[in-house]
Amino acid sequence: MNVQNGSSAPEGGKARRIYLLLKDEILGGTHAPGQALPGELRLAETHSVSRVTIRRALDALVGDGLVERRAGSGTVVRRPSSQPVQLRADFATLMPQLKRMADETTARLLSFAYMTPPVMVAEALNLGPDERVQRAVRLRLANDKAFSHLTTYVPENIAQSYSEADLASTPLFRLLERRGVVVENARQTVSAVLATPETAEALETSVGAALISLTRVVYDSAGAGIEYLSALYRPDRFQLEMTLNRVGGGDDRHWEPVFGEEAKQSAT
Amino acid sequence: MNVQNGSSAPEGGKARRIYLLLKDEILGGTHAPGQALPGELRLAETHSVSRVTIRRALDALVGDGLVERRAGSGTVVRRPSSQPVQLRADFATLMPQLKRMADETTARLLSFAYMTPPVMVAEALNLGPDERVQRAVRLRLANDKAFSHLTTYVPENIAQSYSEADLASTPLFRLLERRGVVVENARQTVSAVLATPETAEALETSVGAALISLTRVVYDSAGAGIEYLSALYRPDRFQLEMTLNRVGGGDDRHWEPVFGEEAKQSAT
DNA sequence: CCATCCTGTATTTTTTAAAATACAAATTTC
DNA sequence: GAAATTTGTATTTTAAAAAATACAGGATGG
Repeated sequence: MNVQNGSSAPEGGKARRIYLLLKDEILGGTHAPGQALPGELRLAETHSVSRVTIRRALDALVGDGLVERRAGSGTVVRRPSSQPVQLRADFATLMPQLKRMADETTARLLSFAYMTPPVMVAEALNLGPDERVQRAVRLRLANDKAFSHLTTYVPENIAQSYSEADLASTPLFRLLERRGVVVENARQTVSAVLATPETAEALETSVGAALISLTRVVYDSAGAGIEYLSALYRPDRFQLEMTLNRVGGGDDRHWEPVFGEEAKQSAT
Repeated sequence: MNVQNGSSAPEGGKARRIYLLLKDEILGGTHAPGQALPGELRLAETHSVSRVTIRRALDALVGDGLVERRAGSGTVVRRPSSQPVQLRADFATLMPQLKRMADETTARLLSFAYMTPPVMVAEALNLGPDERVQRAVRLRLANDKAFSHLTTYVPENIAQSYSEADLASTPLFRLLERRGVVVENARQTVSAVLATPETAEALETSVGAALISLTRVVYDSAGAGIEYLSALYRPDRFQLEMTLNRVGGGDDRHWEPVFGEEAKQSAT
């Protein structure tokens, strides 16, 4: 049973693995639209499986509308039918952009509770053994399509200085700064993770798909942790970009990130 | 037989999927060292499989030395035995860092050839239909452990202005600038992809594992493409970081990336 | 037009994975 | 120390996936 994504990829096996792989490559641009995929026999050899298995994987891709098969000719990557709805965010200006983005996208609260934090979070925020946190899980959508899964942890004592309603209307940092908290600096880490059953469901993707992971820890002027954010992004719907300029002269010529307005022309 | 990583995860099935998932979560910090994993029964329910299947996945993790099982007690994440050899690169200063990194790490050339470029590359570099490129695939190691898989494309006419030996000793951009090419700016995109059979083998990881993907296109002052770089990183051995500071006052208070020396104190 | 290379389709067999079950043994909790 | 929970082990059954194979039919290139 277990119909998940419209696609009929086999539940667990090699076919599924290959399906995910090919899908990943197609969405990632390894196989450009209009371009023919390697032949089934070729793929079978590359992945060390039988043609039947490759076939099952390709069937699933056809089901997703990602490829078109022409008997005798080959299997070609379909041009994205409608929306190359790629949201882009400039990495160097990530935070302000996210604020701007909040206006153009929708958020859905998936869960909200106070709890004892995961070890990871407690360490990052320098919390005592008994301190509790507020955890909120949000889903962010653009055009009714989920592209980001956000989990935020805020120490209980800080979280209580605002209400859920406040949060809906005003960015967290403004709220905090009004209450006298001095937001000082933040550390971000970008990585890659696999979609779990929960995150896959929320983001309408498959378990085992690759997701962009961004972790951010925000500190106040005293070095105490204020917020721990774990964000997951679907790479086909969201991308982190940045522009660098080569500046200086002679031996001092080097790269420098561009931020602010100049970076916003994200034309291809 | 296909022995891949020391681990004995089943080739294709659900057990493997769960193995990859748990591994990903452990390395990603979801389950901190010393912490107990959910019980086998609990995991079985979460992933909608039988305990036997969960067991197979856990067996593989034990084989990797990632977890320890204690009968009656539970399965706990092992403290990384030796090296938390996490290479870190500050994103805002990525390019200079990469240069610096080149000194502290080893590179191995996997392949080197002239060819007609993939569609993706041709488009990004604005190449004519008949223009060829030099493609080089490199593996970068730190402490004899591969952490990055690099594929670079350089238009043939540019590539011919230097030799392979030049490349080994001098950064590409220095070489080019000496030859009069004016390197102007670059655009970077960060994403996440799955490890294919080839990349998995090179990076000594499993097919289907999540990798950080960084794509960079470098342009000269005329807007012509100079280099197309596709880099894949093992998230457990390499991380992209950046620090942001909250600056300004009043309504103008906003975030700004930190770069240069200040960002280098990557103390936890 | 013929050779070749591709996908489409079908069937059978084999292998592998997963599930269901039952019970033992270690550990923790109360 | 009894109960509950957890991992360890083993066996059997069931189901699913993969492989092997064969051939038809469309497309392409000489």
